[in-house]
Amino acid sequence: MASRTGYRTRQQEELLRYLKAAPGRHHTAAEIHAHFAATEQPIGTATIYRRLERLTEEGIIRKYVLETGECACYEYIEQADQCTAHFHCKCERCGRLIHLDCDELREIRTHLLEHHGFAWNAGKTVFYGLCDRCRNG
Amino acid sequence: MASRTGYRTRQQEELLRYLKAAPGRHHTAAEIHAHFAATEQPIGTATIYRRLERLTEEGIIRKYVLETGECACYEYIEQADQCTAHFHCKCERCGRLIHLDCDELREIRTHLLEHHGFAWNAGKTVFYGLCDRCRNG
DNA sequence: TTGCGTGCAAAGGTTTTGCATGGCA
DNA sequence: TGCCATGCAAAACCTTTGCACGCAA
Repeated sequence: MASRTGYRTRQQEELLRYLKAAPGRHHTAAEIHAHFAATEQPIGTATIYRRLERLTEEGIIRKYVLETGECACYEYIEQADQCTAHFHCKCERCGRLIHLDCDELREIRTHLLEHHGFAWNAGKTVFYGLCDRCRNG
Repeated sequence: MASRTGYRTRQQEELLRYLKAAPGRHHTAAEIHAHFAATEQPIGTATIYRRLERLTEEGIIRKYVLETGECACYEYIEQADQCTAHFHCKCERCGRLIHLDCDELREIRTHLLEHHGFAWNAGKTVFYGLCDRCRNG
């Protein structure tokens, strides 16, 4: 996996570097486009989508769609093992997306598979609820 | 919950009856529109979207965004009041909704609250993944 | 030189919105 | 009668695609 074929270009390098620079943070295509639009080397929208799709296929980044369905988010995957990635909690009040690195949740994946036969795609699932700020505020 | 406010109309009744007729099956807005377009009483696209949104807010139906992210799916929830006691797994391939009554998942709720300060609304959360049939088939 | 990668613009599809009309209470 | 719901069309939106040019190998 991740054996990139084809030519290597400036846009490829910069896009991947940008995603790598903020591991555990997700970016929308629009955000990425806006970021580079503000630099001296903008990247076209089509190129961004084409490259994000390619990187997703190669398993280098992960794509996920929130329940709102507004737009897709992309995030760099630090570890090769997809299953040990972190989890997402979405506050229903303030809309904040919280990234959680938690072993107990990780075990749930095994439990779901072995006891319920369900192969949980943790990267796609979002836990809805109230964040600490909103509960106490 | 489910105390519907506002006026009652033919479109509302028919849309809900249509969704109720196939519990455990999901429908896209386009499918619903096509269904009624073929009858003597079509329902406008805007109305369908507005009503689906309302029904989702009221907890009568549930909205999903599948793997492809192409469009949203909507599904009638049977015994909505009972579903707060257990958990839901949605197969990303066949669309099947699996109801899970599981103590281990219940404990996660406590863990999320005590260790991460997040008050998980389990009734709203859906675990996405592959069901046993789709994994083995 | 070869042919993939890029950028622009246009198309594609889904969902939302403005506004006048229709219909429930 | 007072308002909410509906329907049409247009807009808004995200994403994909066609095509000519640029550029890596």
